[in-house]
Amino acid sequence: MFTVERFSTVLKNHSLKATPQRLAVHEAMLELGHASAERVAQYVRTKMGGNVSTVSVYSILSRMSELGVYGKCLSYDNKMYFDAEPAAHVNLYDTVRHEFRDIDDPRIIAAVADHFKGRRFRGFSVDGVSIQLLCHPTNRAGGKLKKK
Amino acid sequence: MFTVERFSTVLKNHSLKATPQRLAVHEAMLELGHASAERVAQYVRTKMGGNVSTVSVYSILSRMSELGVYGKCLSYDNKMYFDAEPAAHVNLYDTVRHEFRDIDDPRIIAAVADHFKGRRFRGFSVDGVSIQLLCHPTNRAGGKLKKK
DNA sequence: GTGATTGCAAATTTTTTGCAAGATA
DNA sequence: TATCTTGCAAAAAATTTGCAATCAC
Repeated sequence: MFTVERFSTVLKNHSLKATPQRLAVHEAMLELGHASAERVAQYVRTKMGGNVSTVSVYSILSRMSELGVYGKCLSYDNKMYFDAEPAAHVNLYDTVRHEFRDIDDPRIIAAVADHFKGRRFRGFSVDGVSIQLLCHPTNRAGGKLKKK
Repeated sequence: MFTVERFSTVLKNHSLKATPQRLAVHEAMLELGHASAERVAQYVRTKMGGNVSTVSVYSILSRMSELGVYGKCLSYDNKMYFDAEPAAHVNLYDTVRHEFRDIDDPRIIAAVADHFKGRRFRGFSVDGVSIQLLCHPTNRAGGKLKKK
């Protein structure tokens, strides 16, 4: 999570202007945690009384995520979600509410890190992890996780 | 992975017709492993000499995944991907090639299963797991997995 | 034959791009 | 002031829907 100060520093370091839109988008992201561009735009306009077009939000989120300020969430509903937390962690994706939640479990991260220790994939190293879990309303009894 | 026989059985059990399109789509999925609707349609048309419209492939993949024949892959490129393997397992998503690969590591699955043992999320139980990992070309040195 | 399925055309939804007007440093 | 940024309009891309022709059972 980038504080507003750190966010501003990133802007400065890359000679990007600190426009009200950019600052509002970042405040919205800190508030929302995980969000799509449309959701951020709506939040800024309705909850923050700010002016921002959806197109600009797309551009801002996309650019800032390239600079490592945001992470991207893998989504099931064909929408692009951004994560206020760019570092490796675990996300739970709720297939009913179509929203993300953070899961704090160092053991899962450790297991993944363990798996990739020293490994390379055709010249690329793994530097990001996003674990998505599904929860269905239909299967209340089970919750079993069978291995393939 | 559903064999062609098992696939046909599912069709029968649900009173669905065994059309050449459905069978071709399933054979393509078994061949491709992970694929988008467009990719399956192309594969059927070019590599299998079959006739199928992209619209039908969407419908077939979507319907069969609801019946548990396919899994869905979480994607970063705003396209819907389907997985020939519906059971819980680990996918590696290559952000450069935009393609998926399977990773076989029972420890990761076990760690996730462990985490959710007995837990419920607002009435829902976790019954599916899809873990997606990223590999970036820019961070060749590191590969570290820092905890949030 | 009958009801399900396919596939075209068109609508919807999400994201991207071109460009003129406006704001930041 | 000079450039970067915004945001409208329109294009692109992906998915869904309506409906008539076709096919499996």
